[in-house]
Amino acid sequence: MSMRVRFAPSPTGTLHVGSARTALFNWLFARHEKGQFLLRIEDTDQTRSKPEFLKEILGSLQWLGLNWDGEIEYQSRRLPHYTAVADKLLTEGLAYKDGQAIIFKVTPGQVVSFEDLVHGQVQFNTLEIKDQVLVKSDGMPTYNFACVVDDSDFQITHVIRGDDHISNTPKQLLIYQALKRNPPIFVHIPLILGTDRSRLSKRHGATSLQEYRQMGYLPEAMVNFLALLGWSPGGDRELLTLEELIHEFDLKRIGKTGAMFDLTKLNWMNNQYLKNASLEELLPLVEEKLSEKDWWTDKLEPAWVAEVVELYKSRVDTLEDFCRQTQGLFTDEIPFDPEAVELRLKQPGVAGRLKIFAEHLQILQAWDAASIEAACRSIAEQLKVKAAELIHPARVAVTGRAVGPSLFHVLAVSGKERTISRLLHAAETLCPS
RNA sequence: GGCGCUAUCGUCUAGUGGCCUAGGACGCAUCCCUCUCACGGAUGAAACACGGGUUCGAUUCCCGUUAGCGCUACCA
Repeated sequence: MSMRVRFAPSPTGTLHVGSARTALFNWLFARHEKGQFLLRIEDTDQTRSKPEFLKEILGSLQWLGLNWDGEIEYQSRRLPHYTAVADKLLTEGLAYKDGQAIIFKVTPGQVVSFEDLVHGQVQFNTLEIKDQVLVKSDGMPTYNFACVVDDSDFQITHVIRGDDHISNTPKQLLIYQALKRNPPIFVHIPLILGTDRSRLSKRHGATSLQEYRQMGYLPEAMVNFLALLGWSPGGDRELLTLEELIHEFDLKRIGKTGAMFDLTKLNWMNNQYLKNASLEELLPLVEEKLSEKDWWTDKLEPAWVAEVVELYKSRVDTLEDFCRQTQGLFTDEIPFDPEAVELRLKQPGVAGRLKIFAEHLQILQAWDAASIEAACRSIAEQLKVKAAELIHPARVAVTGRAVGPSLFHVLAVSGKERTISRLLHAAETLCPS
């Protein structure tokens, strides 16, 4: 039998990293099993559902590369199905009316159990479960009811969802029973936690995929990171491509414990992907980022931008971080770090050295890293100072920061005119007289 | 409160009774590379919540305690 799973977001907010991980697990399972991954929109909350959220959710899924099979189903378009099923339950005496609402009767003292693929046997007593609203007074089905009808109608074989749904499961099982339909296999995956170990939410920081995308995380890194939250391929593997994830994915290897969302590790992973990404992939993303900031002009040579990217990609976590570090290259503003200025520029003798450095660079014929380095080292020798005494102040003068790539390469991409004027400007305005 | 789920380094995890003096990764520390930072390389500190069982032997199985989280809506 072919496996069928679904991802069923409700368009009442943007795509949360927890939901994205649920979608990813469903998708990986479907692709691994060569089954189907369906998309269902649970838009029965008329006041909270918004088209812009739907658009954002679909966009985020596509960004991650989680393509779905077939047409998207909308619960709001299946209203007659739900009411028909509820009416049937009504005539069979398994449900009753309360005003316009239809309520499902729960017989107390019954034990409901199911075999969860990650938790094993789970049991509930119906004593703990109240009668369940199936259809609300406004004619809309409730979550638990619509979910059962749809999963059953669309022959979903595995329901893979967050642990927070575990106590919904007996309620749904009771409905399956009343409907005389076979329930799917349930797979409850552990929640993604914030730094205080409670369920990840807005107060922990960015929670929507959209935000991570905007910060300049790569979708491959995000997928890899999310896949390893609550699942592991076994062994020591950490960096896996989408193909490898599909190949390795196995529901049996899903863990039982909640996983903290560790931004530090995500940053490391994104750096790894950034570092290994091809220019073909990176350049369009960088260009997009620069445009957003109005740092992009037609005068920028793609080859030059590529040089800058090469120079910085191993030392940035995100594209946003890339912009922070390269602001001095793309704009005329130098983001001076006060500590760097204090440490490297506000020191005796620095002004004179920077001026001499600038003068020598002025008469330099070629403008490449090797020539600049040769000039720098020969000046240092004449001045009888270490090259570092020239390098460090110059880096702060030109980039505003004490840290960054090789100075000679930075100066090479900065351009001759700009380098010299910045060196002189720093010597005159920032150094002690 | 009731019900449910969970419990290995700070974090993500490997581990399914002896291979564990518990492995990897992030982070941290030190060192190498070096003009700084990052990358890369090397080394180090760092965990089986607690108490009972079961067993020749428990991180691994069972029970309890504790703690954390989740659910307890005519939200999904």
